[in-house]
Amino acid sequence: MNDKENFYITTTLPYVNAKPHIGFALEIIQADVIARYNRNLGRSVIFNTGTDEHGKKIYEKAVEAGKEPQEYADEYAEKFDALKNALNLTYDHFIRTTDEKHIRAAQKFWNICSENGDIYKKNYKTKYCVGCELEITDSELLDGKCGTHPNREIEHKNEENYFFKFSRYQDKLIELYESNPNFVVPSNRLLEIKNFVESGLQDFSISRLKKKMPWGIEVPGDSDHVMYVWFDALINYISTLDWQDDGKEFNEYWPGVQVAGKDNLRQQSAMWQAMLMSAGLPTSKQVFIHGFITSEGRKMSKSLGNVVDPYQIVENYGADAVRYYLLREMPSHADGDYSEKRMNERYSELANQLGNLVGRVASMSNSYFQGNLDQVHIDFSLKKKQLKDDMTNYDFKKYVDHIFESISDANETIEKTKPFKLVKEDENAAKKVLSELAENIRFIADALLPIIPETAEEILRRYGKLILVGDPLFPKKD
RNA sequence: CGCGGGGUAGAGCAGUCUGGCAGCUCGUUGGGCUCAUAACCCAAAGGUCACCGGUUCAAAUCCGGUCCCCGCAACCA
Repeated sequence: MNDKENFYITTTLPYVNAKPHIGFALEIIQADVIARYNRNLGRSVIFNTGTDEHGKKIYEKAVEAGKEPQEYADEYAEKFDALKNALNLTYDHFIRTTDEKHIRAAQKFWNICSENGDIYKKNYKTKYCVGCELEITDSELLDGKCGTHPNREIEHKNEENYFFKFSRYQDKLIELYESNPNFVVPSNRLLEIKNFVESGLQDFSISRLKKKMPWGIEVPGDSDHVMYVWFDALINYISTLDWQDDGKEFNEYWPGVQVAGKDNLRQQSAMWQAMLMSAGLPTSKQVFIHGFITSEGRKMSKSLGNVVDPYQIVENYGADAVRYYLLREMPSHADGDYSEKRMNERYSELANQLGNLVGRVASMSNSYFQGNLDQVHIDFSLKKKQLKDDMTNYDFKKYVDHIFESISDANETIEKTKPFKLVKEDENAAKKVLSELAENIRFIADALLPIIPETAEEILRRYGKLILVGDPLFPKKD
């Protein structure tokens, strides 16, 4: 990887049928860390997120609320975009699937796939439960009956749909995975998707009858159909770069890295890749898959009342502490848990180890040397290499662990050298110790810039040429 | 026998590929220190490595089986 190359990263687009979820907060924070890290390396970065706004669920929610779907989607898009301030995010693209340019991109994409012979019309059997008055899917069936209405028979209906020739891309997808062992991170997810593709692919439906569900992008040349929301939504990754207009950003930044949850593995690393192949476009550079968050040890659900609201915890602890928690407490490649108790403990950890270190060194430097220390050079190349590896593996937890090793070392050094005593015996020696500590703190703050940007910047501000004393970085909570 | 992941100290995890004293962070307990946000440093306690069996001088690790949890199981965003 060239340090000066352009870098593109995107989250999945959250579906706007509910408020922002802590799980999406995790995803977008991880993407933000990657974006910030790459920017700090000197790369030019595009960081994309946005909202997925079409489909049946949105349509139904809007009707329920007595609103136009667009009006409903507008309100939710705003709620999601507000995460930017709350979590201190640095995305510079926010694509909405109802944006005019995205709609044009989806239709252009459809046309190309169609011209390449990958889209065809087929009769599709739906299962319909009279009790629910809804179509139901195979996974909702229990012993061939609807779970909520087991005494009703399932009706079968025929409907004409457009299909995408997913099956045609089986070999090419396997080739993609085999020639690119880091295509999906972590590696067990690559194995999972490879097994899935090897087990045989079936073409998937990519349209819906407009008279049943009008809230979608019209299929080019067939006004009876709208695109199925998945097909439309995935295209955001390139419509946001103005692919449809042969845009400069697309030409200079695609392909990029995609961050997604484990439930999205299939869509991102197989379906979307096949779609790109069909359209004759380069496949994604890499897909990073994160885990799910449980709350107090249990799956989050409204009925348990344990749903974690990201805005609420940011209000209590601040963006940096929440970022820190999600990045260090969660295993980066697997599921993790959120609990109020752990959040408190992690906050204390920040205050006691990092906050206190910054405070005590600044205080001594000012009392003994009026904040004037010597310039010292320390070789951090080993540590930097370690951190780079962690980031390359998207192992945020290990990355933070490694930084905190340095914080621990610094606190230990103070204990061993006792500059507060040393200054009475040998002023120069004390100055040297403090100068080295200050340089270590600068390194630590620098490494923390992607993780807890606000705090890291404040530390760097205080540890300039003159060391400044300031208020506690993480004030004690009651 | 659908696919994949997981079960290791009170909590969160590493270690398993390649067998060799069971480790890290947090919490708890005891001691030390006073520069600092009752912070920091040192030490200790705490584990049948889910369970059963096998291979081996030696198993958390390899092999066979069982139980439990999670995601996916295709048109569900």
